[in-house]
Amino acid sequence: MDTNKAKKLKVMNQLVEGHELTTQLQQLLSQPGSGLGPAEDLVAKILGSFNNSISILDTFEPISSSSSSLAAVEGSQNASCDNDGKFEDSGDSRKRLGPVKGKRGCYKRKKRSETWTKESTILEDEFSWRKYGQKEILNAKFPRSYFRCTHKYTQGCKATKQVQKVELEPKMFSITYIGNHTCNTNAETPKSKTCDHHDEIFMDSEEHKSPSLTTSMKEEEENHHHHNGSSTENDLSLVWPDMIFEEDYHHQAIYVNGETSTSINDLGSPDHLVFGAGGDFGFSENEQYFSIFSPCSNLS
DNA sequence: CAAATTTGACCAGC
DNA sequence: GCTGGTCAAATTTG
Repeated sequence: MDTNKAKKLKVMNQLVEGHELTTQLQQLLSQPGSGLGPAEDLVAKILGSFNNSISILDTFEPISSSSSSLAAVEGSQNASCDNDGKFEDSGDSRKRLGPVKGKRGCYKRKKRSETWTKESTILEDEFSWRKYGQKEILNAKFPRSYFRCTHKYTQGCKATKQVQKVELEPKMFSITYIGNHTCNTNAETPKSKTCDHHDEIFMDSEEHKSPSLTTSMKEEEENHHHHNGSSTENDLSLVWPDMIFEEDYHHQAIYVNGETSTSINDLGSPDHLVFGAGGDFGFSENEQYFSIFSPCSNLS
């Protein structure tokens, strides 16, 4: 297996990028005329770069002897669905308070697909997704949102992704892609890039895909109820498209095919992170992502 | 009115 | 039993 080599390469790339970005930041800060916007942007990139490095290293050398079984779990793809999931009303069934009509029967929990995770401030990609769930994660401050390909039923595309804010860097999102797209997205996106980018790294800045936003870019109102006295969020929410598009896909490295992104959570210092205190997090996408921003209070 | 999102219930793995 | 992932009814949005 040459995955170790590949991971080394990724780490090297990340570190080199971090170095370059830091140099840029240094130059920016030395110039009195420049505002702090670009500098903050660079800081986000740098942090993302280092986070990615750490993530890669985390998979490169399993720290504890834990989880040697994670990769080998082939199969189990078809969970036992034998009983047709028909727990109709034959007394047993599960409690089903309320008017849940249809059988909710068995479903397959995908166990091992190709997964890769990136951290980015960009939530969009060239695919269209539909949100199908959101969960609060145990040690995470922010809920995780679950997306499936819009063409899941029309074209049988099984790709999903999970999006969660990075605790350490609230500008960033940890985006885990699960499975490859089998759908034909050419009809919707000018960019005819199929999803073959697993296990590769997007360090090439000429990649510059402008993610075709299927978003409606609606402005948020509820976003403002977090105001900590400063109204900088408004400014940034006006600015975010620029931020988004200027952020090319530099810092997107990724580790592949491991378990899901637990390592990122492990990095977290569980302190309170001030929400929008620095004026970050101003960009809010459409509302499928929007609810990610709100730190969740466990109300179970 | 169709498509997308929200949200709580359901389900499987550990 | 807990937790994360998925389903699907209800609701919202375009």
